[in-house]
Amino acid sequence: MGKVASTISDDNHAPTMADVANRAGVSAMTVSRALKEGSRVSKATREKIMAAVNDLGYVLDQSAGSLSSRKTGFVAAIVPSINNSNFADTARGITDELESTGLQLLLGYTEYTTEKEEKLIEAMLRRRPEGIILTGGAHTDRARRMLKSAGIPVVETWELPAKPIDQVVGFSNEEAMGLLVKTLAAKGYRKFGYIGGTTSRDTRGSQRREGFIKAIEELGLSPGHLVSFGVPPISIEQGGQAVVSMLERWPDTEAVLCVSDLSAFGALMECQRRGMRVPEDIAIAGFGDYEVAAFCHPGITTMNVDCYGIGQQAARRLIQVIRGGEKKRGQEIFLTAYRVIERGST
Amino acid sequence: MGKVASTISDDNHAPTMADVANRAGVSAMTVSRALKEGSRVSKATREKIMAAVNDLGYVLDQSAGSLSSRKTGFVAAIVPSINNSNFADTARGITDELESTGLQLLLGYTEYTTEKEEKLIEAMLRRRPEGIILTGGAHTDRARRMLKSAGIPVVETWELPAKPIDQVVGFSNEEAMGLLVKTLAAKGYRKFGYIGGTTSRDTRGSQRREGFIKAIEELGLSPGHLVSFGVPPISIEQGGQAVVSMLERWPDTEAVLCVSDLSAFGALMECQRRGMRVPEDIAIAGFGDYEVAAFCHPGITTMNVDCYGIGQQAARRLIQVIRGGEKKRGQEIFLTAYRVIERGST
DNA sequence: AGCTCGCGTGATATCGATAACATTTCCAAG
DNA sequence: CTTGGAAATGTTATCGATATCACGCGAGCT
Repeated sequence: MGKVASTISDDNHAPTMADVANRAGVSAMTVSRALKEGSRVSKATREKIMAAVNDLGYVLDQSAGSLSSRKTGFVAAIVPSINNSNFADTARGITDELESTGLQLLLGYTEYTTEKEEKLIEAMLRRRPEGIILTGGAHTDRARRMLKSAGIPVVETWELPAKPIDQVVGFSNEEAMGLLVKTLAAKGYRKFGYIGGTTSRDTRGSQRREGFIKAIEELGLSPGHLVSFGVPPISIEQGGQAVVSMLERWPDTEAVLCVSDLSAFGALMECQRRGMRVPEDIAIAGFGDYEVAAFCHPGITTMNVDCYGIGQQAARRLIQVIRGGEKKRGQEIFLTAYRVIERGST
Repeated sequence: MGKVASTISDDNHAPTMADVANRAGVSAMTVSRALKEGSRVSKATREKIMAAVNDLGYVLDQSAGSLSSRKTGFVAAIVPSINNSNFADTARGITDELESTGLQLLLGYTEYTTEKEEKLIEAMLRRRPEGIILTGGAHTDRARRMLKSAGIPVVETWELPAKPIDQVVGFSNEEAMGLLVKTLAAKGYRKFGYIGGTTSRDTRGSQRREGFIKAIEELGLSPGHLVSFGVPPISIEQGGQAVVSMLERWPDTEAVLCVSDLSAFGALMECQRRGMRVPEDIAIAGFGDYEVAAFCHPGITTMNVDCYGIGQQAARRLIQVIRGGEKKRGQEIFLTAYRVIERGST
């Protein structure tokens, strides 16, 4: 370098607020105020500052800001999988709801294991989110402890956990599946089968299976046939394989309920490929009301769940606590809607 | 509070590194080292520290750390939609690749508009990511300027932009669609139709359409019929509507290519609903090789794209620059594979 | 005129960690 | 017993913003 050069800069480090302040001839504090909504800065000053910001291509550094303001502007959300359109909808609901608040989403996926969830929770907490949204109520002990001592609002979604951590936005997967069984029973079906993943990992899947078993019991029917197939998430392909194994073992099955629409779709396609008529030879129902279930032929009877709404509500709850500064109101539970969608497959 | 109490704490603020240091009887710096991989701390000290960490339920605060180390540990990625399983796969590829490096993903979706993308880029840059992954090559001028002055590596994906910003991981959508046309032409089809969204927003869609038009020209066939339908992303339902409008206007169409498998699936289902035989009466092909295309009946001929690999490669490129400290090597382009998957629908 | 009040702005301390340098400890070779 | 040098640990100065308090100034009131 030579010369005296301008007071600062000249080196190529990204501009800071001080650089902007310098150029605009004000203090850094005033720049900070000018860049924040609703702070009182005179029009003239604000314009000078904005000009400087543009000239330098300055972008606010939130990591620095959140250190002193003790607000990171992050919200964490953890879902089992982002490849599942139900959870993608929930994530979208969260993001959309957060958008107007200036909060930013940190998204992670567990691949349906609580171990991965625990790691994710820790990674997220390192970023000091102001709230966190989880899927389901199954967590490791350490995860529960970390969440407790983090001192931030927690929302569990998609289920009704037996031991909620804080708030809950979800529905009873058991009841929902039960309702589906009863709807089909009312149409005359008597011999039921259920297709799901090997249990335990996907707690929602297990709950649906429980609901299936209980409903059949309540109806006084002979126990339903259960086929477990593979590790969650159960794909389209596995749905097809499962229905085959179901029909080999119990050829008299009249109606097959599946843990999700993807497996139901796989089952439907496989049956058609084998020349079976749906629903005449066998009825098929799914869960989740994925787009594919509505437009395949025949359409798949399914349980519509308000995925997007779960995300919205969960985010809204967090925002209330975060921004509204409300006291924690203990374990509040918000139930979301579900309803049976009857289509041609039953 | 009464009593003298322990030196510090007693108030309910979350514990800091200093609290841990205090409890373990060491300095904060030593705690910092103990919590970082590969730093030399004696076994005894480390154990004392870990005990203190556990007792207090301490979780490292990365926002504070990144301020002083000038490394945030963030990587940003922006995709058009997380509800599209192709992009969800890419996001998964990125996350998986980042996992071992300790980098964390900041994910956003543009809903296929460059305006939203611009806003997202700004929001992400406020977090000072160490690198950023974009979808496609269409960006607003301001977005380009922000990216330039951010001084971080940028990877554009899923396309081959005419004016790359930095690195590229993608393929030519034009060529890929051309290949699909030629494959079908080789099977004897002559009268082609194309179903896509109203152009401009989805640049990959536009490129595929261009590829379609050019390929037909090269083959010396009469110009293909084009149906534009709705705003991207084109859903299953719109695919069905589009094929109807296509067949009303040009009943002699022999093969319909769709901008994605979702619209192809919608078209297929709609044709079946109307009693048309696929592929005898009309052939249908898609793009993207979604799971549904493989398992519907008949299977949909499509273009397989290495979605997951795009994400992996993009992340890998960033990591090389970020961690390896490699110099920027200018506009390097990495081509990803694609291949035609022939199935029963053609 | 004297006083209060509110607005716009600046000065300073601080958020919680880490970089960089300083210091101490420890062990082995001479 | 030294002494050199690596390993372990401590000290201090920052990173870039914002909270907080202080200040100057003009308007409105008595």
